[in-house]
Amino acid sequence: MTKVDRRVLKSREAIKTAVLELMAEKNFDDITIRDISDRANVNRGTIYLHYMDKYDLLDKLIEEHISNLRDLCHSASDMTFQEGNYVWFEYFADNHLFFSTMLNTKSAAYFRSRFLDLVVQEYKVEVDITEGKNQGLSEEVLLQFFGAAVVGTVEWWFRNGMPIAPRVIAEQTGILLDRNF
Amino acid sequence: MTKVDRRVLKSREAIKTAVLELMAEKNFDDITIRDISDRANVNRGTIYLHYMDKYDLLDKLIEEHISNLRDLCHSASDMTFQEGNYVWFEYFADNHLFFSTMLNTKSAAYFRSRFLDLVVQEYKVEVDITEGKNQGLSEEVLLQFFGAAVVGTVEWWFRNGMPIAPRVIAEQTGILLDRNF
DNA sequence: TAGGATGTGTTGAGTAATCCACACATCTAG
DNA sequence: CTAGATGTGTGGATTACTCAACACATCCTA
Repeated sequence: MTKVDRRVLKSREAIKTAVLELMAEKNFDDITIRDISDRANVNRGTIYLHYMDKYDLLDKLIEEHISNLRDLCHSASDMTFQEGNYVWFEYFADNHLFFSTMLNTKSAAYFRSRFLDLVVQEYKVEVDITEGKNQGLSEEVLLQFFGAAVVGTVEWWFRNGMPIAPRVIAEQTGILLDRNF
Repeated sequence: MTKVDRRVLKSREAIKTAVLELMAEKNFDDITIRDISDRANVNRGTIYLHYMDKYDLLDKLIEEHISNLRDLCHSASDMTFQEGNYVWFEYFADNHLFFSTMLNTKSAAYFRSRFLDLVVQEYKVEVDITEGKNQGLSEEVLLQFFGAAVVGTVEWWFRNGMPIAPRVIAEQTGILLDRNF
């Protein structure tokens, strides 16, 4: 991990936060590059030093979090769903601005599907339809079923302002998953 | 007013906020330049681009606010004490990090006297001992008396976490001043 | 008392960000 | 339709910041 100049970290952070704040206020398509640079208190040109355009910016933002979640998944591969979920929900809470924006605004349906893909993909390693309680079921159905369940639960959680502690919701969804996989 | 590069504004802002946060945590003498640069997320050398040392930094910080208060005073010279006080207490509230730090920490007695000087100096224009209710009184005593009163009230206000709205405390101290000057 | 750790203030080279300007696109109102 | 306003993406010159290194001071402790 080669060191990154603190100036680029600060610029990127300011830009990403700005875009999230703006997305909470209006539709993504209505956000201009100048809006973002103003909010981030950064020169307009600086945005182009890091991103092609605002769509590239949104992509990179989403991809970064998806990637982090995947890493968390793999570093927690030996845990139960309960324990693993706890790590995820902690991450959700730490980045609530991103997730609540992404799961609340209608324009961010793209993120929802990227997120669902990740969940299904990661659960695929865990599921076993050759024996046990899921013998005879379709793997695809099983994954889509519980993938949608988890994503929907996370959505609900953010839509309602994270009404219960990360640890608690992680535990409860973990119980449901451990019971079924 | 020549335009200042947005980078210097951001650096100065980060440095000033950092020093105030640190002063709320420990004695000024125990704060190192490295503490400040770490907290401000700025290179250590950057601090020396703007300030001679940490004492110069504190001086400039104080001087800036004293100067702003003086400007507010003069732009409100045609108001009653009530109205003028409101402008001041609004400024206090907007910069509560600075004032509550400066008036709470014991190491900042210097600011208190700079502040008192300003108040006395500005009230000097308003007071009239040649006629009216204050005829025969010593101007110096009068100024020190009500200067200390106002500074002490502001201190109390911050020490107790700004328990009443700026508008209200401004009004009440304004009544007391209008009644006496 | 010697030496390791930590802080200070300064230097120089390199780089990211700034600012301003440009050409061009889109949109809206008169 | 045209003119003005607003947004986009790019360019070049300049500047502020970064990073690593230095010599020196102070402090603590073994």
